[in-house]
Amino acid sequence: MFGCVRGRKSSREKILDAAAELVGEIGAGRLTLDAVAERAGLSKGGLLYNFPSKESLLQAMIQRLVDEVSSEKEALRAQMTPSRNLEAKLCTAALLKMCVGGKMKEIATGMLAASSENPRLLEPVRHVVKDTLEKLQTTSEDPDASLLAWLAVEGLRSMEMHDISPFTDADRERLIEAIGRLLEKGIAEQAA
Amino acid sequence: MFGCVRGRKSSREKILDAAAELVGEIGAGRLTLDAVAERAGLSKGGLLYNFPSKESLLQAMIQRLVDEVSSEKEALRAQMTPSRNLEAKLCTAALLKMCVGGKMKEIATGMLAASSENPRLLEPVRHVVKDTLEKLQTTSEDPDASLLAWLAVEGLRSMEMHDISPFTDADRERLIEAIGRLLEKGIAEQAA
DNA sequence: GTCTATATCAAGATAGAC
DNA sequence: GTCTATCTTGATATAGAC
Repeated sequence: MFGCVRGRKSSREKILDAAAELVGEIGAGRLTLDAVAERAGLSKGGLLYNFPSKESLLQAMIQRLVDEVSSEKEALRAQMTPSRNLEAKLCTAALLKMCVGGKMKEIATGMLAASSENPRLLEPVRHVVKDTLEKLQTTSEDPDASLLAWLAVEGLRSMEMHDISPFTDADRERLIEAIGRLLEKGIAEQAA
Repeated sequence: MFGCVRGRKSSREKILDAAAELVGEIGAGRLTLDAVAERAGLSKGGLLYNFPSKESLLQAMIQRLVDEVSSEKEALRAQMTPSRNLEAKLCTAALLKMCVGGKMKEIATGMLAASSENPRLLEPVRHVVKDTLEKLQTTSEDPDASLLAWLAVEGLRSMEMHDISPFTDADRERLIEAIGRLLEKGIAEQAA
């Protein structure tokens, strides 16, 4: 948003990157300020200048996660022509784009770190999820299909986040195609 | 399985129950042996007699989670008549039964605790997930619908587990119905 | 804005009594 | 099989120099 000028990352961003990486590598519960500081290339004192407590760091990780998904969604909205179940297409496409790129594991792990330390830190996520559900239910031409599509992508995201996803790239492509069909065509009325 | 005679719970079971409850209440990262011991009604020494390390406790939590879902699935299989996309129906029904009863949050949190402490402890879950995907892909009449249904339930489970689920009981009932239709009828061929 | 040094505390694990 | 007491480590956070 701001510090993105020519690859020069601010300390804050370097710290957030380091923390996200570490959660994926060593587990949410082992995320220590020492490890984050070392990975980010500064001292613990320097880290604590940027984030006065571990909780504030976790809070920032969650906020960044929420913001990145949201801005990905809005970027897609700008490109997208009005279409059936638009909101569900935006949600699923935004999340899938990050899942397939492999970026999701790195970003979503902020949820694990925050949840591990203090479940209340997930409040911003809870809020987004609630809003998403309401939007899907009120604006979709086919709310059931939209809900299924969104939940399926959340299922995938959850597996990627915990690093238990058995899906190959081909599986993912096929899944994306199936979700597209579901949102475009809906659930069949006639028996198969 | 064994100690289930007339409500007389073994220490092991009381400890596992206590740990599962605590993760939901205070967060995976705050799960301490002291807290578990107190909740289970014994001393830390007594706890460490039953589980010689914290890791062995977490391992047992994961194994219990895997076993409970698996035996729920097999119980359903015994009742079910052969039908379209059977394996997907069993998976989704087993998981949904636990989600709707509210038991899921209590049980699945073992995943959070294990993942938090040591992501490798999720290996049994990884194995089950891989097996499930293979079974769905090879035995389903409609693999795409089966995969979508399974992932959707996993998405719901994930939200329940992190306590960020915005769904009402009515929402869940409707979702169950939609999943049933998807597995029975498939994705539509014609446009809506 | 970043560093070092240190205070403080919580948590896992051990030893041995009962 | 369960208890109490204790050891030891590792992690957050503070204080103050540069």
